[in-house]
Amino acid sequence: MKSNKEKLNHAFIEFYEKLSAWELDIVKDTGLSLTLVHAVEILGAFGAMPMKTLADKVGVTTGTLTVQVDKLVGAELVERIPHQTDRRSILVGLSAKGMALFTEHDDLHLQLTTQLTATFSEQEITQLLVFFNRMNSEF
Amino acid sequence: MKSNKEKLNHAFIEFYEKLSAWELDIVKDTGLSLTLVHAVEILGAFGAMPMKTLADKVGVTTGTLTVQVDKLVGAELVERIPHQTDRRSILVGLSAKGMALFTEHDDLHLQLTTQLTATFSEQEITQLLVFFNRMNSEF
DNA sequence: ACATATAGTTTGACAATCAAACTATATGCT
DNA sequence: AGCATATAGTTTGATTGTCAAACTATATGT
Repeated sequence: MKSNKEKLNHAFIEFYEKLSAWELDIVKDTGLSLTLVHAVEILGAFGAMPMKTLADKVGVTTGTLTVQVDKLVGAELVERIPHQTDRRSILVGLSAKGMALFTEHDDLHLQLTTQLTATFSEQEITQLLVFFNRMNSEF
Repeated sequence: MKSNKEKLNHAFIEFYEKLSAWELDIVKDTGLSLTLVHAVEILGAFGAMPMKTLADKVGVTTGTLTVQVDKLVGAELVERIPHQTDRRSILVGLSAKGMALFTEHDDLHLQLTTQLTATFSEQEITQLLVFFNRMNSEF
């Protein structure tokens, strides 16, 4: 007999798998690659950050990211901003156009969230939010 | 002021981003590509399935998957099993070795789940499991 | 039985990725 | 201060992943 923690583990994995598949579908419609949309999503969620930090979050080397950010700059979705104190470093941040794309994407996420929690009461949503915040802080 | 549902939406995204980054780290250690580990994970979670179904879940075309499954077969992680009634179709399933890799990977997931829910009581884990099952069924 | 649809493979072109070499700047040590 | 070492980002060359389209084989519908 599986423990509830094991069941929860598999529920996490199922949730993650389904979210990944959903994200892939969405990304296909944009015409951009998964990496590019992922970068926009991260920059929208966390704000401007150095190349190295973004590369770690996206999961590629800085060499790869340089090429990808070149494309995003070409598409006018992000901007390279010189770091104020460290002249080696460059901050990558969303442009107005990039922010618009992020907002649009974020809205799709909200629609999904609405769908997933359609049967949840206000109180249950609040409870779930507390749970998620606790888990996210343990990562 | 953001509603709790909007906050929950961003908590989902944060959770997803962190899980993705964790998965990338794990995958790097295996020497296999993300797609390959992803395929093993899906086959372990859902059991053997046709190429087309697996391709959709992984998020690649069947052409790409053919090449990747060739590699997995070469590494003796999966097997191609003829479909019993449809002779066009081929089921892809984990071999004993592939199942062992999946179990190992699944155990790492369980360790992460344990970490994330370290501060949760038994009752809270049960409650969270109920929430996740409800969400997963709404996908 | 014939047209059409579907499952999977193969092929050729293209895009993404990495490791390593390189430039520029920062940091630490003596 | 000066020199060695570390770090941030870019560039390059080779490799791998990916797709679209053509192809084979089998199934389905009329």
